[in-house]
Amino acid sequence: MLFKRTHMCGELRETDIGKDIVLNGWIAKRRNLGSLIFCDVRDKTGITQVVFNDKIPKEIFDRADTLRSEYVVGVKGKVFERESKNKDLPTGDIEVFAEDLVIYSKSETPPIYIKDDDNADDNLRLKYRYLDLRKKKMQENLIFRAKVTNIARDYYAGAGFTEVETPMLIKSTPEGARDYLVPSRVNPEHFYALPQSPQTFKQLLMVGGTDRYFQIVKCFRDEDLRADRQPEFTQIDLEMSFVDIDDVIEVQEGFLKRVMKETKDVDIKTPFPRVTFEEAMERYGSDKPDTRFGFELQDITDRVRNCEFKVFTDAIEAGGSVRAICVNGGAEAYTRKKIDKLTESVKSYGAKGMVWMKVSHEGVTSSVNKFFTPEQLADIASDLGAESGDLILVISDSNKVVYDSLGFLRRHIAGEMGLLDENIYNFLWVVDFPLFEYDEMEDRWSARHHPFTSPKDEHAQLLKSDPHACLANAYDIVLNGVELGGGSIRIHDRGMQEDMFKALDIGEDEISEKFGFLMEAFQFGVPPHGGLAYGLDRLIMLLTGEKSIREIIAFPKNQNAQCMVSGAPGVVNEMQLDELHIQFKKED
RNA sequence: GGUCCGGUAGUUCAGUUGGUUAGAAUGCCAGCCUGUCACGCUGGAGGUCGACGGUUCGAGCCCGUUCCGGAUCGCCA
Repeated sequence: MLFKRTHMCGELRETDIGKDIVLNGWIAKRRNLGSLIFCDVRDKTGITQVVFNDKIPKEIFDRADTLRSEYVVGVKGKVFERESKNKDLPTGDIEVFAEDLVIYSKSETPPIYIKDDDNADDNLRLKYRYLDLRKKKMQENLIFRAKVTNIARDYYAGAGFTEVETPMLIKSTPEGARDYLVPSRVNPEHFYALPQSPQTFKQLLMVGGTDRYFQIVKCFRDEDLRADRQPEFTQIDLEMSFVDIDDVIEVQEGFLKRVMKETKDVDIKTPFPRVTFEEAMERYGSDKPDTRFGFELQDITDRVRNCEFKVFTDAIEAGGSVRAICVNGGAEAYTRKKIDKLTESVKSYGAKGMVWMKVSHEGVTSSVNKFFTPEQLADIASDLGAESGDLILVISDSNKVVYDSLGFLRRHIAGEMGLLDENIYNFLWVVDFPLFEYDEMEDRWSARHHPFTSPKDEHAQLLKSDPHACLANAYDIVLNGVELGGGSIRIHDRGMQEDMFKALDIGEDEISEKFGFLMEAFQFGVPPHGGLAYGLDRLIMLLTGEKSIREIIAFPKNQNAQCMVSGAPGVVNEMQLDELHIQFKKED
């Protein structure tokens, strides 16, 4: 028997007093006072207090007496004003006196508490995700996410974009992240890959005259997980024809402005600042700078070039640099013990050590006092603009290690000092990325963005002569130190695309095998085009203030890429494997 | 693959120098209770201390191995 509901549990207000209503929902809490029972009935909109007393038939009261947490019920009753109101509850002015009760289904005692501040073990939450999702915050997160995707659809459709679905079973490509592979039954020993992104297909849509495409699309990367990385994740993916960088950026700024206004009621200023990659690295030690606070990197290589401290001079001679950040007011907060901890933490970025200096009215004390005269230390402090009470941290190594270490330190320390204001939204664009980067593991050059990214116009000639010096027509959108998305103006010339593959040392056979379809399409009239993809999960994570994207994905994977609800991945039977022509090597 | 943190009641945790029967809160069960909203009161049940091995008269605690979870580096065009 279904009691057809008339209201949601979070809806009833003083204006509903006197109405006969029906609620459906879960028992969030029961308070049994003997011949008076209070139950909080919950659905995704909130909770309403329902009262059972001895004025209703005994049979119904007795049924109410059996109610336990998470039973699913229907309640018929009348809305009354409360004698003593509950100010903590939106429905706190009223309560429902029950007249009839149906128990749709009972529940075992739940293994996790259904309340926002329950800090249950992550694995338990993921295993019983359907219980976890009953939490107010989780429902709000899902609703928030849907709101953003609705805005995206509305905004991009309004801007002339056509939503097009691209295939999920595609060809594995050699560049980039590891692919998830899917064996083909009808084509023995052949595999599909799940898309890391719809990159090539959206470019074909441009060749196909779609002009402006967008899609909210699942993407797959078989790499290790992080708090902000899942093996399957969602992109807002888009591509535009006949555009330059400014055109693409302008459309995105309009979108983000609207998202911030409609979801957070925050007015953000456009256009966003643009920072070159080089400047981002030199000032912030990161290609996704957080500009909510200072502590910018400063180069002191020249100041210490001829000093007595061999660690510095060795690094400089090896082609590296010596750089520092000045932590304003950090001298007191950072004790020797805390500094040791910082030193330890930069070692994971390859730094072999860290030099510190504390500035006071008496002068500069440091971990390298015996290598520098007090005057030399004072000069360094003065170069850095340090004042009494400041802490200076210095790293000397290859530029990469110096940037990574100091980039980490400035954001880590800002976090410890409480300088990461969640109410500030600093959007910015990072532009002028190098087109290539050197992969030391594989000892070869690879595309920093992807091999379809075009070089800046003024570097187009370099692609043949000195490709690795090229800067790219690429751009990343960054919010508070998090990369929300990135894109580029693509190559639309077949010859240039061939040069690109050549620079990446991809042979002609491989080009035609892996990218033949794209190269062929490039023979038939390609519009200049470019686009961008947002990491939707990260965007939602930032706007909801969550620490992990698992909090804003309904059914996320754990750190071992397992679905704790269903148990995926699982073993399959031999018949399935036979059909797919897969044999496992027997280990002896 | 590396580093770090964690694993004790359904849940969240405490557990001293290695020493009697492993505790608290909450949840759960039963009884009482007509204005609760973290209801209250009384009573009760609930433990392979992740697993295995070792040291010891004696291990939740020490050692080794291993499993599991999380954070992170590598990796993530």
